[in-house]
Amino acid sequence: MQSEPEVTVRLRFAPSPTGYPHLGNIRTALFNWLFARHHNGKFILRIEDTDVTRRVEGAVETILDSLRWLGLNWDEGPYFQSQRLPIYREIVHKLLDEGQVYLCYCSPQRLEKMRQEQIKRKQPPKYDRRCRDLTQRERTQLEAMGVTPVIRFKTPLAGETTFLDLIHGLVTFKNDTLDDFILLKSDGYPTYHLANVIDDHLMAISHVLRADEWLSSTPRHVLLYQALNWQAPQFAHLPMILGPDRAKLSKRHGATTITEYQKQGYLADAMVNFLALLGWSLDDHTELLSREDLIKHFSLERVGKTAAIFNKDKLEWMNGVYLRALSLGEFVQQAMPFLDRDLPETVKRPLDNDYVSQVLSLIQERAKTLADVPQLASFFFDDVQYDAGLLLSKKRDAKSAAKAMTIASQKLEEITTWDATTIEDVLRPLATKLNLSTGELFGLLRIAITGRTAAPPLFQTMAILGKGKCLERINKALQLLSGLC
RNA sequence: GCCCCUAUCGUCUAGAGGCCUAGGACAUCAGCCUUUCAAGCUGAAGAUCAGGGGUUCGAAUCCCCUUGGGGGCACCA
Repeated sequence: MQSEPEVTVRLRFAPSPTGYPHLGNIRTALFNWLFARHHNGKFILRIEDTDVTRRVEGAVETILDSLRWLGLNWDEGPYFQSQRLPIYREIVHKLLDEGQVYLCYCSPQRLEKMRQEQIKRKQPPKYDRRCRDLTQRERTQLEAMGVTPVIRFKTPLAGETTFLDLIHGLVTFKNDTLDDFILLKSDGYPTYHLANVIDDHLMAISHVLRADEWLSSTPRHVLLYQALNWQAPQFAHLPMILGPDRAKLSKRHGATTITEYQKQGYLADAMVNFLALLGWSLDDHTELLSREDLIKHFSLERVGKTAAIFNKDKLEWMNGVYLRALSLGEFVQQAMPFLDRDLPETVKRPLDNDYVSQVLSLIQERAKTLADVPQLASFFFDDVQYDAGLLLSKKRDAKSAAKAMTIASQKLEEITTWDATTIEDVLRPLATKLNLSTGELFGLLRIAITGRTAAPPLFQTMAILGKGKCLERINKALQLLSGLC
């Protein structure tokens, strides 16, 4: 027996509710989830709401909705850091007693000015440690002036900090390039650095999978773990997802909130599959992987190091693949809300499930997203509207078009069994008789019936639409044609 | 300015010294199928593996430098 139960694997997704989650955030969540599930571990959700000023209304709900939509179920949480303030304070005060941190009374204004000057002198902007060695007297004085201090970490002045990143390997930072970062803000809230270290330890997180942007703050965290005499978790910094302009994804360039993709008609499974392939791959040819496949095969060794620009075309393609793989029943179920939402108000609700099902059997392989469905299927529900000129072509003047349609109409009228085969049996020979190519005749009818030049197969369309509607529309086309004669 | 990460087709990627005259996918183009569209199938084009030095019998793969890209340097996460 060499397989031990890996009960110690505990991963967390720790978003901050300062905005709505985008592709990059969720990709991080997905990798954490996949890693946890692969190792039969736990996936924990923690909300890092320690910035009161940047809190965004509804962000937490959107985060939860996003995870639920994609099926990234969590085992614990959500924990809220704002509810754990006493824990952070207690620990940071212990550090204060030990002299590993110190009170800093510098005003934000002074710090800002200091930074400006450093930048002007082409120096790296770093806190100048003015308060690091204050005497008790000086402290009392400042305190008396009513200055609320922050607590800073006493970063070692020399030496270096090295840690093993599971994706990047060993990474080393010289300690003198780090400054004395703030642990506790003057409003009593911890900074990210403090809270994430404490919580990851207290929540027994075994692996921290987060975006690459955190790599440079990891030495601070490592130093903190050392100061607290705690064992640091394993780190793995994931490649970032960049916008089309190659810059970090942000609201600025329309970093779409993940739930927006749901509204745009993407399937959760397709999204998960697609996201998994942004920075991870199974081999040199597998593109389509089910959730189970992903869990089974996911590993950090196969996570890449280079940032990726997300390719919407490929997402669309993949969504189409997933859409087509659905059973008709599932497709109907998924598409129904979109029909409800986007079909013109004049279309009677509720939509008839049977009819919708027939219609969608023709739409399914033509839709790339569920949001395409109403538009692709609209003529099945609503009257057709088109430019009469469409009925004409180089080889087809108004007169011959009218003639063709009149005869077609008569022939169709005679049909008693209204199904696709019968309709085809009637119309196909008619083309020859009228000395038209099948394309010509069917194209003409297609416009009359659907109002467009590109539509699902004509005979099936007509069969579903029903005899009455078809004849009615041919009639309408005839009227339009008479106006052109 | 300093620090860190990184570098294979337009994009996502395979490649862990010889299997690579670099493979797959999306997108693009062409053909087939066909009543249009879509789907499907076939094929094409597309990467001097950023550049330059090494190491080696042999490098996309290892090392160094340069360059490019990204990230970080807040009482934001």
